[in-house]
Amino acid sequence: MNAKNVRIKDIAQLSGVSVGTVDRVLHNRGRVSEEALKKVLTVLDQIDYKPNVIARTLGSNKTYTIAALIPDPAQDPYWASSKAGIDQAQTEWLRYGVNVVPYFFNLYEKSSFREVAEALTTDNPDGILIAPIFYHETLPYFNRFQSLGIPYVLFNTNIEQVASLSFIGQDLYQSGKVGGELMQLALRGESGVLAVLHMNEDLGNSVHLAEKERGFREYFQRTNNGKFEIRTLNLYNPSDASLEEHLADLLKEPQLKGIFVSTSKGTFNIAAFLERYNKTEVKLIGYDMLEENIRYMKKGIINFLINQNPKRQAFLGINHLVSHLILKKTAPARDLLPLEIISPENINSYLNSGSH
Amino acid sequence: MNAKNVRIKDIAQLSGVSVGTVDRVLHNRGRVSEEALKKVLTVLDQIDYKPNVIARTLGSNKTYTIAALIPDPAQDPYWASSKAGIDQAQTEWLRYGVNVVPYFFNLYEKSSFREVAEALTTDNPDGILIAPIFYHETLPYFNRFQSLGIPYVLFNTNIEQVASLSFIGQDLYQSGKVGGELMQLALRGESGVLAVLHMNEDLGNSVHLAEKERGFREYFQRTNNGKFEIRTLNLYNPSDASLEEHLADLLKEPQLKGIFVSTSKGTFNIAAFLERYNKTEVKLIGYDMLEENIRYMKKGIINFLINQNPKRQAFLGINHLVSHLILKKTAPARDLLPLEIISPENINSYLNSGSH
DNA sequence: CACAAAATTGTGTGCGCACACATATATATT
DNA sequence: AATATATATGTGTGCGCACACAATTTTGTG
Repeated sequence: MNAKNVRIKDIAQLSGVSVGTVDRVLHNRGRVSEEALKKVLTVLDQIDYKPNVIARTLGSNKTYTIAALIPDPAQDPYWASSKAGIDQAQTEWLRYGVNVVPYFFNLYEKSSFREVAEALTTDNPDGILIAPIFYHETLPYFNRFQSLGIPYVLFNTNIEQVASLSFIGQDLYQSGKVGGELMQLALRGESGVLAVLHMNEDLGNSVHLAEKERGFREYFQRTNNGKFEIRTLNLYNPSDASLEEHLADLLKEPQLKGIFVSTSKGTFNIAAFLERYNKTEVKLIGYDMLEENIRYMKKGIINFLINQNPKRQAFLGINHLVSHLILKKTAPARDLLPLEIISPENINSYLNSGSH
Repeated sequence: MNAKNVRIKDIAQLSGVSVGTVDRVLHNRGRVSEEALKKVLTVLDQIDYKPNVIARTLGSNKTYTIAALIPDPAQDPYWASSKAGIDQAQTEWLRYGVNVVPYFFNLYEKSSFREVAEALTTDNPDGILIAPIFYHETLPYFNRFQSLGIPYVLFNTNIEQVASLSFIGQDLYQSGKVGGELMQLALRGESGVLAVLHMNEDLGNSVHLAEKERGFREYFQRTNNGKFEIRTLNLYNPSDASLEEHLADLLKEPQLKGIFVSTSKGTFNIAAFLERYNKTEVKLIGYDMLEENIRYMKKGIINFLINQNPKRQAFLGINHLVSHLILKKTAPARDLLPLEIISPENINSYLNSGSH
């Protein structure tokens, strides 16, 4: 009941070697005979040794630097949320000698990404959290990180078959299905035309948004065989003048009943648009609890939001790196966060909950 | 940037006394001359001393015992979830010398509560987590805890104007409104008769369930002026034979379109009932991701669940106590968790997310 | 003034760990 | 066989703090 935690000393005693040997085994420092190794390992196998982090950080007196590579938070409130998660992790881990250094790149310029990634690499951090939104530009760095022996964690966007420590994000396909479900609910049995809208900077990234669309369409295919016509609209540059044109075009459709927007920034842009054109009866489902989205939801223009929890994603990413570095724990290969449904009635409960 | 922190040793040197004296001043342990006190205080005044929490917890090597007082988890899967949160906290904090001791009382017997609470008090823990579901029986103990100087945290059920360290739970009124919103969505514009169903052991506790009902009714009153007739059904004893009778009565109503159940245990009980009577077209909205509820949701019998996150509530409760005891941090007076909406499409994402 | 008692102050130890270094044992070289 | 060398193992120290206890100074008493 009142079991004290196992100490290195205890393991040493149980396996009949000295603490130094146990230490070497625990840290894979080599210089241990087969025999001693086996003895220690069998003991470790039987008991669940959890190092005392307190003592470890105090004893080693080491400080870790974790680099976080994300788009400039000033350019997009979504990434500002991510930044908030990074800051939270920084405060949390500061006392354990962990320093989190953010690196921002321009969301619209791949060259900026390369520059910043270069700077990050030369700074030689102990761990890296990265949002790999530029697929082709990011790939070579993974190899560099790996050959430098720096563990890295992906978040927001997954890139399969990369030797990352772990990925933190959501199941995009399922996310689209939730979008479909919510749309169905919001429509209350009506039928007509639906639109899936992608508003995105990088074409490479659109592969991921397509996953959401696939889920969305799948939901209707499975449940509503053909009662809806679903159209896709790609708007790559939010500052483009043709954007207005395209959207106005869409609104001309009298049977348009709902719009599913695959990005958070796109969501409030469309909301603003619907408000301007007085088309607020069109159901709008989008992503994330950005300030603007919250406002439009409270106004009744956005019907549902799916929360991707960018803050939490970044926070957990740093956490995984820290546990890897300090606790030597293996992070789960993929940590898929729940698809949180935000509605007008529960949004305040999300805003007010501090520990979230 | 990398400025070394001031240590007790440094303060001692600066004020020309020994570390022991500084230590005594810092902890108000007395046994310090006026003169020495003044010297140390002036130095402390000039310097911003932040004790190294790491070293403190390691050095004091104190062990804390936290008592958790909850209903017997064997009697209700809801409380089994709470127990899981307590266990999780125990594992998390064990290595820091925190021991969490659970105390279970019989959900159906107030005398059992008193007995167990008595036993807990005599064990004199350093902190207490308590689910105060028996209002009148719990009150006197708060005074005892306070006079004994033991900090206590409430969860699940709030009791205002009590000197608890903090409360962890949800806004019940708002929770009912979310229930109303979900019901409205599930009904897709239909109208008819709705039922609010309370299945509960203790009458005192029903005050809190009434809050949910108030929210539920308020939602319909505000949005649907009179399109629905809402009936209330109180079923106090789940093992009662009249239960079956009452429910069968309810199902006789041909216009019955939906049931909102205010408790998690009640939810799967009603689901089983609807299944048995082949009334699965009646919309069912209830609480919590208990195994049984998950099953009925996947079968399509439960339409929505509102997640009260009992596991997380208990876990956070212990956490608050620990931060108070070890880190000397002040916990928020009330930590209201988000009202999570669980639907058939997002339930798996909740089940699979490990870090939740 | 001598001594005891009380008040004050300083020193030492351990918390659990990492890491440097000293010691001991096995293997290779001449 | 005697040394040199590599390998294996054990011991000691410090991280910053809390706390017990020893050493010192002050005060009280006959």
